[in-house]
Amino acid sequence: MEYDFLDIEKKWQAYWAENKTFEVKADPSKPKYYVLDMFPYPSGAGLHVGHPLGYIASDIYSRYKRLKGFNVLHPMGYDAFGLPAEQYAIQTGMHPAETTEKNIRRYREQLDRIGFSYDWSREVRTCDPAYYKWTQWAFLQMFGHYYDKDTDKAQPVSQLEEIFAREGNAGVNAACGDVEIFTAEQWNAFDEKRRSDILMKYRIAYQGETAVNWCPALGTVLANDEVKEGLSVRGGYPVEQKKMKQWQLRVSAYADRLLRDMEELEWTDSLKDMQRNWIGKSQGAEMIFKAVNENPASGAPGPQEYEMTIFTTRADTVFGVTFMVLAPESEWVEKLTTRDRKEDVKAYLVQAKRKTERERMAETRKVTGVFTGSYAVNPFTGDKVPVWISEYVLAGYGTGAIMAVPAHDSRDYAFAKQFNLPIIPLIEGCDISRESFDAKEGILCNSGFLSGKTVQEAIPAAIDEVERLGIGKRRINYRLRDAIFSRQRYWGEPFPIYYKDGVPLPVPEEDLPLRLPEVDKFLPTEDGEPPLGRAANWTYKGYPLEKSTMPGFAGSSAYYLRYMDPHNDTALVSREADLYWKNVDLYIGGTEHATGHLIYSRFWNKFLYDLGYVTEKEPFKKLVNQGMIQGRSNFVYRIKNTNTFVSCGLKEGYDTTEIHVDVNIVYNDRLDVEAFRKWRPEFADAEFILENGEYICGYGVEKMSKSMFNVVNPDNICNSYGADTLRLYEMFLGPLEQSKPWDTKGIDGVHRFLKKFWRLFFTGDVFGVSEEKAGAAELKVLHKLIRKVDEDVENFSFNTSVSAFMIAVNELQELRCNKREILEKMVILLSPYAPHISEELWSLLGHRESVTYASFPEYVEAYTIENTVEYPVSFNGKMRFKVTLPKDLPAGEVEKAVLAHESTAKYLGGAKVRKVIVVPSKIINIVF
RNA sequence: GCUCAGGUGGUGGAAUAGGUAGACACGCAGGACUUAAAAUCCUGUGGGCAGCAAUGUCCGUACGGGUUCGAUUCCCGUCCCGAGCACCA
Repeated sequence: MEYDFLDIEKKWQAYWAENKTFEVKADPSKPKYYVLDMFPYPSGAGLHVGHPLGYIASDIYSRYKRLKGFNVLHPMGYDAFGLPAEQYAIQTGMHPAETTEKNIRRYREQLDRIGFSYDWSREVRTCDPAYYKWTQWAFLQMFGHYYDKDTDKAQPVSQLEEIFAREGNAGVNAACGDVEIFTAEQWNAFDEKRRSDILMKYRIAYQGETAVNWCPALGTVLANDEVKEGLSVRGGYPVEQKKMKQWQLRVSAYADRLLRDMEELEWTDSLKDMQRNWIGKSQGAEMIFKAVNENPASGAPGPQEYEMTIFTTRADTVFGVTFMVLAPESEWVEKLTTRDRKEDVKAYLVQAKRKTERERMAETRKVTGVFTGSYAVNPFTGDKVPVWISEYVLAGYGTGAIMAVPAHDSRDYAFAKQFNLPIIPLIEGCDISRESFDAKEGILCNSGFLSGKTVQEAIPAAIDEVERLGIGKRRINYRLRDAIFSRQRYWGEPFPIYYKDGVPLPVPEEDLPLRLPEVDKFLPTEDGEPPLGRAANWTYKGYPLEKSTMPGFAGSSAYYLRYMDPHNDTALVSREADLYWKNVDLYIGGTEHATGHLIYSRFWNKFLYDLGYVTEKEPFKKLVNQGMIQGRSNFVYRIKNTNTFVSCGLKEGYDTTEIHVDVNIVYNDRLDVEAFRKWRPEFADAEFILENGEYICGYGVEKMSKSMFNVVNPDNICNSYGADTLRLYEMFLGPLEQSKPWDTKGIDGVHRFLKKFWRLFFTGDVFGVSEEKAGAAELKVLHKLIRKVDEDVENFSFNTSVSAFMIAVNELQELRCNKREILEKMVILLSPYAPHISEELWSLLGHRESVTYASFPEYVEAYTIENTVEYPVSFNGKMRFKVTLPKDLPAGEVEKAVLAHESTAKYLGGAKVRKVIVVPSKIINIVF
């Protein structure tokens, strides 16, 4: 009987759906295991062969865990809010909900063909009101809480109000914006608007004015991780800096916990590094410099004295400060500009502001700046140093002002050289004639009381002195900024916030979800308001509602919790479900979320943890990043100004243009010339210069995309080879974590393997296995395989275990093995990888239940532990082979056993042994 | 510039608490079956040299050093590719 994969796969997919084979319930009698894929954004293009890579790996792991007796939660859903659907809506007028629905249906069809073991009864969609109710709910919780640094957790704002009313805010140690100190009496006298403004600076979800990434083409602000190289990640439009009032999440309050708790996670070092980098903890000191403006441009009477605060990690270098620098956006700019410098400063600010983020980057390291006219005083030396303004100082980090030490900071050095400012070396023997000496090492000189100390000693000593003088204190700064949470877009979660006399108020929980309203167009309104400004009656109890919507990461931040209890309409996740499923044991997805989703999700989880809604500190215990599958593009070479194409091997000597050709009309780099002529009208009368009667295409590795004509659709693979072959081949392609090009031509190998495996169960056309006991050779094949596959799956080394299956089947074929004892176990072992063929064979073997829950452990245990040690054996100093001996052999016995071993005897071939040496590192050297 | 990961046949890739490099697969070449094709099966396949041949022998894991009886694996330096961050004081 032929291996009819189309029939078999259809049959078993229907069987799984009918029997709800993969639906799970919390079951305290079994250990739980939660395997999660990063849910996809359902784009209009559908899935290509690269998308399912991670899903296949997680599916194999899920099925494998089921065999081992775990209760496996393996859900799937859609990250369905987002820009592409909305952009499409703007162009076509089609409602994003409609296109999204259509795309989801297409995704589901494609996913179903690959035979995944998802529990679809738990599907979530972020754009479903029943789902986003809980996104809005979480936002309201954040709105209703502040971060208390003393208890190091989120606390209710109501508690803060009580403290303010009782004792003012002087004793409150919270993560907050700039607030003035007030007493209880003052607080009690403030009006409602004033109180609201103050509380806003404490809330974890707060509204605040900051410089944001504004993307004019998309008409919205973007978070830092949504911008790459000054362009929007979605669409690639230019982004500029703009000051705007926006909703933000106080992620920075959690910076230290996000850093600390990473230690216990089983994530790759490189991913942890990326997060560490993004959080960017740096220890240093905040220090006050007195600055005097003799003749203020504002017209105020001079001299005006100010105290300027800066942040530095190099307090040891204060003796080398020769100037100060302010960010162009700094509040000190206005205060310190003198009358005679006014025009120059103004001109500089204007041109700095006009530049987009991209332009600023294009001019990397081009030094610009302007002098304010004022001077500051070096607190250690008493010297007067000029205060400058420059773009290289960022408003958003530290205090937006720095002390410049040109001798030991390369940016300050470049600036000093440009504007001829003095440079004072502070490290003994350092050469600063060409560049600064940035390393934190060496012995200090020219540094008063710090001279003679090493840098490592001097840093704390200098800070101690600063603290003693009362001009500063130790401080830790983070690079991690609060997340901008508003988007001026339509297709996202509406904020459950309305405004009463300008005071933002929460829509009460019982009125959630606050549904996205209908609008006539998806563009901003004529007066520049977000699209929700077009909605008729976008009000709550007569008061206007917030018009921006939440960003993409809002809906994806807690979806893993919702899968645990997806139909609960009284809680995001019930206590029982949370206690049973806890958190994600294995999370598989791409690295592109390292600094976005994976930070936000961890933050979101920690916040809910503080409030007692979840019991785990971290959402994702183990994380594996699958690599990208790239496209393998094919090229043809057209001789310039002709319609003649020359085969790749002969193209030297011709002046040719390289043209992408659809990979679907190329087989093993050979062009189907007839199909090519039909492909495009302009190629209808194409001529070819062939080599050996064939047209050979060139190839290259690129991103898989429509425009490169290198997209391979998994549906086509399923049609011609079957889902089991696709699954095996995707794993066989290479290590999971590695990026690699897709090349369909290798697929025959794994397909052949499945056919061989199938044939082991048949004699001619008749299915039949032998009930005879297996021999030693057959058992050895099986045991080797069990051990290898067990090891490989646990290490996510799926590619080598596919090889192991191939070797085993080749060996069994050679042994003409058709014993049930062997083959039945092979079926179980293979079922996570190739579930359809395994189900079919399992049922042919007479089983009535699905192979999904067959018992695997009893087969494994016996063979995974081996009580042996390998001894490398060398002859006359040259390593030859290893012999395997029992573990607990006494030292003297080892030599005897080695000499008695069949491999040794064979190698020596009767030669007389003169000496056997056992070297301490377990080498056995035989001299003859 | 900083951080991380990597460089092995024609191709994808095996093998690292240091131990016979190139498993497995693709491709290619030859053969069997077939009127023919598909499918299937068998043989060969890193390079050089010697040999009719079995085989022998030398060179080979980006490059140059080092440690070691022994290095693809460990250490130092150089080159190259990839990813992330990018004036973070």
